Amino acid sequence: MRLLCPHTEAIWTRLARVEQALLTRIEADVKAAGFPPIVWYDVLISLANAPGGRARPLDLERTMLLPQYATSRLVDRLEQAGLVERQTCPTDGRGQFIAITPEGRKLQKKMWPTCAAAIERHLGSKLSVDERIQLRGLLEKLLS
Amino acid sequence: MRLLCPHTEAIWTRLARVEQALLTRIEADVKAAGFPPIVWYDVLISLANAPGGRARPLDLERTMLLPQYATSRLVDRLEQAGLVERQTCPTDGRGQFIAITPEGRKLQKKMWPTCAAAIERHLGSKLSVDERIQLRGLLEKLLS
DNA sequence: GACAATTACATGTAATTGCATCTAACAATA
DNA sequence: TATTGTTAGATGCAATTACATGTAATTGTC
Repeated sequence: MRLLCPHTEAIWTRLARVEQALLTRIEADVKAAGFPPIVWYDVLISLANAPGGRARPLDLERTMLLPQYATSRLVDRLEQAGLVERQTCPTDGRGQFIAITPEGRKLQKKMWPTCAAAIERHLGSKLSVDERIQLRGLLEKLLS
Repeated sequence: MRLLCPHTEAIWTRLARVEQALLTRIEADVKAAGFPPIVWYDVLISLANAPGGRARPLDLERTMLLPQYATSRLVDRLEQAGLVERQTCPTDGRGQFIAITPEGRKLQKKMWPTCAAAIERHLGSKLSVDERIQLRGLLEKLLS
C-alpha cells in the first residue's frame, strides 16, 4: 500500500539524518575550539543583530522555533554565563527584554570564524553555488 | 568580513529550523493518535525490513546516525515495551541482535497510516513533484 | 598462547528536555 | 472596579540525552 510519495519519504528520512549529522559535526568542531554549544551562538547573533542588542523571549522563540520553556532555560544559562541580561519591559509588565552584554558580543565575535569555517567545511563545500541556491529556496518553501 | 557564502549560511539556519519544525509537527500528529515517538517507528521499520527481522545495534546506529549510547537506551525502551528483543549473536560474543517481535510488527503496521499521513501533510504537500526530486537529490548529496 | 589494542555494547552521573502547571500582568466585559 | 479570559514567562518533576567510563569478547602481534 503506497500511502506516501517515495520522494517525500526519502526527504523525510534524509532530512533528519542530514540535520543530525551536520549538527553533530559542526558542533564537534566548535566545541573542539573550546566554545559553548552552537545554539548559544545563535542566540547571541540574533541579539547582536536586533535593534538595541535585545529582544523579547517570545521573539527568540519564534526565530529559533524553540518551545517556550526551552527559551526560558536557554536564557537562564546564557545569563548565568554573563552573556545576556534580563531587563524588565517598560511597555508590558509581564514581559522582558533579553539584552546581549559586552561579554556576549565579545564571545559572538570570537566564535564567528570557527563557526563559519565549520559550516563551510561540513555544508558549503559539499554543494555547488547553484545547488546552494536551489536548496536554500526549497528549505524556505518548507518553512512557510 | 564575509567568511561564509550567504547561501550556505541561510541553508544552515533553515535546515535546523525546518527539521525541528517538521519533527515537532509530525510527532504531534503521531502522538495525538496515541502512538509512541516516531523514532520508535524508525527502529521498527528498520528491523521489519532487515533480513530475519533483526539487526545489530551497530547497524541501527549507522542507519539512524545515533550515538552508540542512544541506540543502547532506545533499544532498552523498546524492549521494555515488548516491541523488540535482544538476542545473543552466535558469531560474535560481544555483539547481539535486536529482533522485532510480533507485537513490534503489529505496532509498526498500525502506525504506518498515521505516520504517512502526517509526513504527507507537513512535508509532501508543500512541494511539487519536481521540487521533491530536487530536494531529495540535494539531501542525498549532503549525506555523503 | 600471552598480552596489548580494539570493538561491541552497557551504564553511572550530570545536564537537558518535555510536559504540565503556576504566577503575574494585561485586556475585555459587565 | 470586580470578574473572567488571555498572554508572557517560570518552574517542579519525570524522561531523555550527553559524556565518560566500564566490562567483556575479539583481534593482532609476537
